[in-house]
Amino acid sequence: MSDKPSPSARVSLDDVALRAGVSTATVSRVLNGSASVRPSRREAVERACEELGYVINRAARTLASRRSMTIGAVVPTLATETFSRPLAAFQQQIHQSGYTMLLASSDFDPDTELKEVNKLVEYGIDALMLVGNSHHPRLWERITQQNIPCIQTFSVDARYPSVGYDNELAAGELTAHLLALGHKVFAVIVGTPPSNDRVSDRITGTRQALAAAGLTLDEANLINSAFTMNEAREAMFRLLDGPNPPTAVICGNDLLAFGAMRAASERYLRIPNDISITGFNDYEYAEHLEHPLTTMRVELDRIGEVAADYLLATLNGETAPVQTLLKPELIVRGSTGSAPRAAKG
Amino acid sequence: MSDKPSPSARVSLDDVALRAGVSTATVSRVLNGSASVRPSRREAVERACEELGYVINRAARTLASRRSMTIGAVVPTLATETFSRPLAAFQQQIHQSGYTMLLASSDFDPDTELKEVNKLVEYGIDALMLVGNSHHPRLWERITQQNIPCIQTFSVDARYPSVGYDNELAAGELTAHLLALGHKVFAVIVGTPPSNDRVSDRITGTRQALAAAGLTLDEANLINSAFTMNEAREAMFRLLDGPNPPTAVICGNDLLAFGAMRAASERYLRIPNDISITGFNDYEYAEHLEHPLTTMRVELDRIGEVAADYLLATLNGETAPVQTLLKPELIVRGSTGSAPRAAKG
DNA sequence: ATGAAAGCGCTAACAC
DNA sequence: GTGTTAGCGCTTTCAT
Repeated sequence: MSDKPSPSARVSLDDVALRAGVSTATVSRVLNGSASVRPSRREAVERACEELGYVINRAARTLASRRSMTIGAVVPTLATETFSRPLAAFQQQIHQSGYTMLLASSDFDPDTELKEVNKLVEYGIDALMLVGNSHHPRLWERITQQNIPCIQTFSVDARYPSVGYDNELAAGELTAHLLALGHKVFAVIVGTPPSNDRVSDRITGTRQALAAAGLTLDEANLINSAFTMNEAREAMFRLLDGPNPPTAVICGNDLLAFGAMRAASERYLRIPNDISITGFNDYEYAEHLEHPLTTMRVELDRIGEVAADYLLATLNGETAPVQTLLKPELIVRGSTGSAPRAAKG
Repeated sequence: MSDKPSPSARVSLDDVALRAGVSTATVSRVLNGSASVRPSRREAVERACEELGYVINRAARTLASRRSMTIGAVVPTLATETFSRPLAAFQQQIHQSGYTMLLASSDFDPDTELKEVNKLVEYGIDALMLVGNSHHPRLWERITQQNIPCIQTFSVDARYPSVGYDNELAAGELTAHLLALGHKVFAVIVGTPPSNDRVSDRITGTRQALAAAGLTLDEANLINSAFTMNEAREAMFRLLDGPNPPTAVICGNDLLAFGAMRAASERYLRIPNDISITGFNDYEYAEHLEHPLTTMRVELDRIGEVAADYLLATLNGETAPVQTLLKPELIVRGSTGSAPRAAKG
């Protein structure tokens, strides 16, 4: 009754076994809910655990069982809704199956990503979630060698399990929308390094659509280092002051679009009369902005869910769809309109 | 030269030792950079690791060394900037010291939080970050019993290490600002359950400021279940249609404030002429909203940094400030103004 | 500076 | 149904 767990000696499974008057194997069985254990003994074990304040040692369990019950996830950064939202969904899902998440971020750098993945592998992750399909050449090598179920998110990739959408196509659709409105001078504001396959696919998509219309994207009108809203805003100022001011601006996400719109407004440009601006993702606030944003709606949560489901199924030896192609939806709102007729003054 | 790591047998430290012609102890020393090992042997070990494609088994290391090199973090949810941003900073910081983050979320539920913490303890986390100061009664018991360095964030708490700000004070300041503008009828829109100490402290702060001015917060004007922008928007509609329509609305964060403003605008209420609205956190977009938001600026990243620094220092046996009180700053913008003179029509 | 060997705390055969 | 026992792969005295 009065024996509080002593703060010094960490109680182990042996202690529990001793106290319950059973073998360690029986304790282990009770802990794992496996095999049938006589109810009286089961209770004795449970009581002993309770009284001793027993905490299982997962490192030992992992070592002995060769399963860690952890799943790794590596995202470029946590500091944007784009990744934190699917991650939240992912985590919730794996949790329901008893897994814990080991999280790392790559900061958009393939070398860092590889290092982080290696570390996660050292920790014995049972499965892994990645973002994008462009990684360090040795990354997949390591994963397959270790035989770890893994899924890529945000981009589709015929070579590996993946859930995402066709970025090229999505950008093409967005561009076509703008083209149909008569725009001729485009600009792109995105926020990530060249290693980012999603961004480069989108740029490709835009370029192709443009080319099909006999247009090109002026190199000076491609800004690829805007991460925050304010950076997008400043990028927009530069575009407006540049050699070839656009009438249509395609932004990497809704936050960047918001920044771009602000800059336009501050220059007394009317949206969409003077300039059209598009976003990506359809964040919750997109429709509520001063100029409701035309954007591509992406099921961010769904990405995390599907990724988790795939991994969980694979871990259970079940089969799951290896490729899931999500279809973003073009949402046309007030931030885009017909290209201005007059030549710029 | 040609012996690719065989995909079957996982190579262990013994294999490396064998190949390098040294003992396992020496390999371990090289791996840990500890003790002095003769350069020639060190090289031999490194080469063997490389050739064999050796990956250390952290479960084994953790078991033997009693340190996991992981740090746990439990946040209410990942799906909001409020927590994902400090978490990003936290993670980056602990990473630089070689730690990996084990992440769990409580979904604002103390029971869930306790369960998650227990699980993290099972995994052998070396330290722990928590949000808030109101937990399951047995939570701190477990942590102290296991002797795990731990810090609470967002709220300050004299009993335990913590980094945060005085929510009561902050809310009081915000309320005072509104009071000074002549407002008499207040409303509060927040998004979390009663177990959330930050929210309840803020409500208390507002109530006290109100009381000091001889006013009270109408129960009908306290909405505490708005999480998303749209929920805040709907909450606002209800307030406006309620028995006691407010002229001043205090929101739990900038996103909720955004939603509230939208609802007001949709009802053709002028901001701030007819109604004043405040946020919290000063998200990047707050100043760029159609009605620039009056809010409290909180150093979200700083919270994560300080928490990490404290834990890291403690882990190193150094001393670090146990209490860090951050001071939010009132940022007055266009979303607040003098209370309307006329009685409502 | 290096090796031998004893664990760390658990699981999983295998016997009974 | 239950106990015995041999590891899992590493770190860490303790000798040398």
